[in-house]
Amino acid sequence: MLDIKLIRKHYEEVRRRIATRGEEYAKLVDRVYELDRRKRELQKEVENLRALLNRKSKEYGRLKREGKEDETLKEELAKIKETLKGLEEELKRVEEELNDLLLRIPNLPHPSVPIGEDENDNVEVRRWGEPPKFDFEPKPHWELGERLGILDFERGAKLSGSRFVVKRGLGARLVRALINFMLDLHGERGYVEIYVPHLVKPEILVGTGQLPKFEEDLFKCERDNLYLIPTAEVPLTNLHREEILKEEDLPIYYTAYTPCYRREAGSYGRDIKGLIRLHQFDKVELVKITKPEESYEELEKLVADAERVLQELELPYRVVELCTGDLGFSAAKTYDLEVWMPSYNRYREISSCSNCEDFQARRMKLRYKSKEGKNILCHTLNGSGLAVGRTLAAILENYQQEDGSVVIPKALRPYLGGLEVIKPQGE
RNA sequence: GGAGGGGUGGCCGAGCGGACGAAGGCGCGGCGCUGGAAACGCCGUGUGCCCGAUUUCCGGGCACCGAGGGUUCGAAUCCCUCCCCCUCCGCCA
Repeated sequence: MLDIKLIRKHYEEVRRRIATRGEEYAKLVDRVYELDRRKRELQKEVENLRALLNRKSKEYGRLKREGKEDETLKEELAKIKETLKGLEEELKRVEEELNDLLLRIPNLPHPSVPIGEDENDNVEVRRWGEPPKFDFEPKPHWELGERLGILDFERGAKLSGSRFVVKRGLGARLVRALINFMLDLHGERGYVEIYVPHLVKPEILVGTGQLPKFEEDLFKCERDNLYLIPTAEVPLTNLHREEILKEEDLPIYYTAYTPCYRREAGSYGRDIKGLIRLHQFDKVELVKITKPEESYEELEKLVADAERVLQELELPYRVVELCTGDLGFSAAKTYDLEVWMPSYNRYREISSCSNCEDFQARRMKLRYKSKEGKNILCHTLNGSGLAVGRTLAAILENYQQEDGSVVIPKALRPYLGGLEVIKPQGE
């Protein structure tokens, strides 16, 4: 959520910067600006009336205790109350609309974010590693996985429909190995491992920005009014919601493995094959809570921590800075990590690392007390470290050999009892 | 699912129609005491919003005692609905 005071004071600038994400958002800013003005007008009237009412009520009480009932005063009070009632109702309506709209305005992009419309305007920051050269036609990971008997898309669909997969044998073990490997790596870097609920209340999703705008993307358990988390970012970032942290506790580093559940509404036909886009996937997430002045430095470190996973696995990747049009709703600045995928002959997103500044913190009232005793909104950051399914896909494709076998990255072998190669079944 | 108990400030905990933004304690900050410290004494210490003069400091108002409604001139206190937590029983990985 944006600071309403910022919109009030720097309306033109906020409007201009929000418009870089899409003109439709600028219109929301306009409406909010107008509603805020109306709200304050009404609030002033209401509060003045209430002050009057409070004063007269006390007076009435005092008189009554002295045994003097004052009927004219009582009538006067009733009159004030009636006027007040109408004004209060209008104020409430205005406030509700204002709050709802405020929750639907995305974060202000950081001034350093490149202006652009979509992913084509993202800016490459650096590359690491060399895409492998094959002297044979490399296969896509879903073919490799099926031939190796470790991925079973057909039975995934049998159980749950499209965009679900079953992993078998070494496929299942590879997932477990990757999760443990990633958690261990981040643990070394000072991230505290957390295990979180996978079902959360609506307000938790409002806190991180998925609600109210992206209801359609979520799985919901209607009976219990709970949602399946689309990412561990949601419970992790909300852990300290409505708390006032101590300055010396910051920065906080958390990591968690969770499955992630997404309806993928509006992505019909995209990435229908393979592990790239599923309704349920596994991810190890990184979350930081920091002081405002440290958050951008922490973002760079967060990206480095995510990159380290790819480096240890020796997977070629590049770092991309998202442009304004491609930025997520809550993010002020985002770096994507894109891993090389031979079957696509291009880099594909495997991690997204964002600084949300105080956008989420304001929604969830996440603050810390400064040495001067002031309560200051924290900054929150999150990043994938990494998406497990996509990592598995990248390993299969980049480490494949002509015979269809796949070499296990060295860093992962200790997690698989020293296994060096996965071979097609029956060999 | 059944029965009971409870949600009050950073924390603990009292209050159960007006003098309550809320006793007391802990914690924290300042001062005193001390050679220094502990102990002790004194003072201060919630959050959000609005308005005003204003860099900051400040002053005024409104709201907040789980959430939302109601009763009342007046609600932390009474009534209703909902949410959450705890204990016991049942069921269960």
